[in-house]
Amino acid sequence: MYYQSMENEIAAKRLAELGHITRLSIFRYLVKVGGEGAPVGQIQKKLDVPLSTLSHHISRLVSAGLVKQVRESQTLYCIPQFEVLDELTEFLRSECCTETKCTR
Amino acid sequence: MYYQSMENEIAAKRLAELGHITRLSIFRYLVKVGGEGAPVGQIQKKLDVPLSTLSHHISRLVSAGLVKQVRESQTLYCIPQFEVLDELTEFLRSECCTETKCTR
DNA sequence: CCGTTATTTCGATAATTCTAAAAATATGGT
DNA sequence: ACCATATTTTTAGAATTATCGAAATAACGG
Repeated sequence: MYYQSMENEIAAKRLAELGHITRLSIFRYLVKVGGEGAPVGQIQKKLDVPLSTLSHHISRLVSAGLVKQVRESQTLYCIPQFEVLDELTEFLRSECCTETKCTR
Repeated sequence: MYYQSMENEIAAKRLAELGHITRLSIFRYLVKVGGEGAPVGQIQKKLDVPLSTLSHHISRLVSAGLVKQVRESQTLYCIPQFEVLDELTEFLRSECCTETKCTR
């Protein structure tokens, strides 16, 4: 798989979505749970945020591509997108020191 | 209210500051330039943002600890804090899959 | 002390985001 | 069809953030 630089705008959007305490908590909980993800209701129990508020934040994470949702009958699983996270952290350093000779 | 660790708050703040297109551009430029950083005026020439706006954004990056400023007579150098960036990206994955057995 | 360069602070307006109740939608069981 | 469970959409006021011109501050040289 070849490396493709992420657009600045997309990266900013992803960082901004992670840059909210509730959304960061949601995302980190999903990362903690792992690749199977967790249902909205389970996240709600964990974080104790009103469902409408939670749903709003989850949909922002989804819109940024950081979380994917998969329905299983009544239950909606939220799955963290590890590749997107990796792409994002890579992006932050992607041109590191290209104007100097350091090797950070 | 759910428990919000200090770490979480700090990380959210840092992510939020990076999650703005102008600030992300500033930060990435500094990362690109490397450890010596760049003066405000040089960033201004590069990004073509009004100085008052630029100054505002830089001070937010500074307040998040992502950038340090060092004055050299009239010139203020902005220096990217690589350790803080590393800490931040590490934090996002720090509890990865601890509830399952995967090894991402 | 005056002029120049470098950068920040102030202030006012515009735009976006946050929160959560209430209403709506989706799915499945009886 | 009706009821229960799961989650989203709508809505609206409050709060925060963004922008940038103008005025202010800082550091230096002459």
